[in-house]
Amino acid sequence: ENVFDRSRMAPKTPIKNEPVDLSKQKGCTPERNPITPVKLTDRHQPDPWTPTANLKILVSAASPDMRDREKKKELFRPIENSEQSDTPDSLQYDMVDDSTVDEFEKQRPSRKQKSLGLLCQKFLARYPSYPLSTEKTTISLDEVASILGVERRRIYDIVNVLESLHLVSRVAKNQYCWHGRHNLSQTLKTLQEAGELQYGELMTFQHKEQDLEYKFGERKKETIPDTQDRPLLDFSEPDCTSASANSRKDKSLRIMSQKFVMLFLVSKTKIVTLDIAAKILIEETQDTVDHSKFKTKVRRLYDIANVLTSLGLIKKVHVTEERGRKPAFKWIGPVEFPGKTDEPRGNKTTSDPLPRTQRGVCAPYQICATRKQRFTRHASFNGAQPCEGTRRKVSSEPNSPRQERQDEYCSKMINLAAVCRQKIEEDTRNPSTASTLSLLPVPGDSDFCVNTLPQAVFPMVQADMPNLALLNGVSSQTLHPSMPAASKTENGKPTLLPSQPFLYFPSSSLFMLCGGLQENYLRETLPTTGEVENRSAEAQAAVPPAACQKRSSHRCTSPSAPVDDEEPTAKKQTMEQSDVPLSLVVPKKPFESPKAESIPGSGCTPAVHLEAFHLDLASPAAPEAADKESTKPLDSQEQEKWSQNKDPDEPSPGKEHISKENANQPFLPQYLYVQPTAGLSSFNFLFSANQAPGAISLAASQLPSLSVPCVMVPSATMASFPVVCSPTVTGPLSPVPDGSFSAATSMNFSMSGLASTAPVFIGTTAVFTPKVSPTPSVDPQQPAHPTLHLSPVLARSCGAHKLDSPVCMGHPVTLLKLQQPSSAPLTPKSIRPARHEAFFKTPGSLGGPVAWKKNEGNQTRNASSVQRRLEISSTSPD
DNA sequence: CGATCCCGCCACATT
DNA sequence: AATGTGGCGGGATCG
Repeated sequence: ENVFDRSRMAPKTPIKNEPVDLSKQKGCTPERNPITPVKLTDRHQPDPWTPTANLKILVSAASPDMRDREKKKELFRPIENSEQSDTPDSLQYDMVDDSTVDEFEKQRPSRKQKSLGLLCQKFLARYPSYPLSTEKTTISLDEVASILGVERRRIYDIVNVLESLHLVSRVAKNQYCWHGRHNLSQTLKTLQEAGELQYGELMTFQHKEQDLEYKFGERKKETIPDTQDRPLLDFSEPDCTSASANSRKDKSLRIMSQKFVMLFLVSKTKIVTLDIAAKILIEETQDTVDHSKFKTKVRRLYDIANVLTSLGLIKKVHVTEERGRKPAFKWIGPVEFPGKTDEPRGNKTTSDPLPRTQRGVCAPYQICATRKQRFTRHASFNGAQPCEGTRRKVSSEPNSPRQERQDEYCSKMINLAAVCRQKIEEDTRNPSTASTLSLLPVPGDSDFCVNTLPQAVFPMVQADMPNLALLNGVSSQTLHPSMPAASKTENGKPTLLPSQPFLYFPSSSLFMLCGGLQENYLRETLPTTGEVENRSAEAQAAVPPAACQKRSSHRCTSPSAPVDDEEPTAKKQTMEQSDVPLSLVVPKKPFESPKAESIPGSGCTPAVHLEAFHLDLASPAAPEAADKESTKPLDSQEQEKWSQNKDPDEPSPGKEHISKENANQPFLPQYLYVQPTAGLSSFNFLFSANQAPGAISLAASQLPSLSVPCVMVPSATMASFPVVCSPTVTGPLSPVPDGSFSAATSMNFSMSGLASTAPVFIGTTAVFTPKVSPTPSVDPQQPAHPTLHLSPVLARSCGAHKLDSPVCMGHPVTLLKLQQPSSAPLTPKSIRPARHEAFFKTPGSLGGPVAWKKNEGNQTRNASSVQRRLEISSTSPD
């Protein structure tokens, strides 16, 4: 009876669940019902915001139950398949049915059923991941709360996290605007950049982390009103409007969420344990480190993690450490972000390339800017395309310049170098591998844990992977930035590559890094790596499994250590940081190897796959596979954008994906490592021997000498690019702290050949892979944008385009359209020469900036190999 | 028993 | 003052 009363009393809350709740609630405090819920509900009614609201009211009037059902139905339906399956949501189903509703009650939803993660999935199910730009979806908190049958408080938890990632923005009082994932990659990119800045150092040493953190933390805590801090951290603030700035604690949840994400992005392993994250966050905050505080922080992190898990960005894993196993989360979202800003760049004008640093720096700001813009939008937002618009705006804005510059920069680099950019991805394994390997076992557990739940909702996430294809940076980029690293391709690729211009890095290992961005990427990549690796592995397997192994064994092993070197600078740092500090373990998945068919073509194929996947993804169903591969359509656009901007950075690649994560071979020994830093000019590559030795003949030969583990792979690619490994180069690297490794491993290549020869990697890839072209089709995957967004697709296809244009690199990413634009023209020739040199040096020189810093700590990692991808593009013409 | 994390009190912010 | 937000942590569940 009581229950009923309540329900009546507080119909509001109960909404959907009432029945359920009742049963549950019985025990619960009756009191509260009235408390919270009431208002909302009440309010609700009174204010018909939307038609829906009215309906609700009516319904409720008619019968609360009905109302609930309906709501549920709506929500759930989408969800049903994916999510609910887990738990018996009889509710949902039942609900749908209606009468049955009561039944579900019975089940008693156990705690799990009421979990924030599940709730979040339901929430997300209600909105399209990639809403058409035109449509704007406003979210009424009250409404949603009632529909989902939860208290509003819970909705805040979800929304705050989503807001931190810009998936939603607050428009007004109970109103949020749904943006979907269109901007996700950009947001992540920004966070990555910001994270590097903030935590990069830390990363270096985790120990140090604290220090760094403080900095940040202080800001927050301090309540620094100022913009700066926040910007980075909080984008979301809606309006921050003014004064508000100070507001309450600054919404720690949002900030925490962003920071938490940053940690993943910065982590080379992509795995972050809760305790570490909590410590870091606390530090920032700097509060006392009380145990209680720690505890609270962890709780909050769980809240955040649940939401991120639902988004498919992370998954739970367990890291085994010395002490034992610890709960941790692994980033399974896109590692790289092509990000491009959207479109605009088609032309490139480049201004100049900015140094990475700037970029990095800028990034945060940009974010801010972005944010602002968004806000603006929000306000108006109902307009269409918030996202894109925003970005664009951004680009237009002051900030944007950076990107452009970057792009340009990239392109230049590309040109110069010829190419390359790359991303790095993985390495993780390597690096970690070495050390980690042992760990791996543990990881296994974690891996297992994976969740995919979210994925269903968002396929995108998974997409990360990458791929293989990557190879070319471009291609990859084009493909998806999202993907982590496409690069993984691994060995096989080379073969394929031959024709291609790019370089292919065999296993994911290789990457080129270009510019500062890359750094980030690297990191990102690295983390990703794990997955990537798998993929790579797969790929490898597919292609030349044997080879792969061999590599691994050969070079890998040994190389691995050396490899690290490569990374040394940037990566290592990263790695170390991540690893150490984070104590990440990298788990990896088994390799499965499936093979990756794609592998061979690695680049190409992968690409294709990707496309396919994407497509799949697009489809709701998109199953796992999709996930894996996943690429996310969405991203594509973004990616493109990014790519433009970043090209360098992004490599994205391609990834390919492959499905399998498994495959991980662990390491691919070879890599090319390029330091990003250098930016255009310099590149570092690591190659693993295995790979392509042949391909790269040059390289190979050189390499050998080097003894570096690395190898360049792609024959074809290589061919196109002459890569040279110059020990010397190494030297430059060495400067870096990590240098040691690098020295060993890393090599510098001059791309001269590349540049010249290669027309852009991208292009090549594209070329080869017609698939790419299909890519467009891929777009389909992306549900939302298909129409508009074709471009993204294009972007992928871009690769091909890129080919055309020498420059490609930067742009490739962008869209087809854009691609060539600017970059090519600009730099290429003139620069190259210089660049080459620079290029080689770069690593050292360049890298210096950020990445290097990080290095400090690195040493540790040596072992691991790093892999990175490079994206290389060559510009052909010159 | 530790890991998770739901629940909702309650403070601060905003209206 | 009412209501919106969201920090926070007790304590229930899960594994």
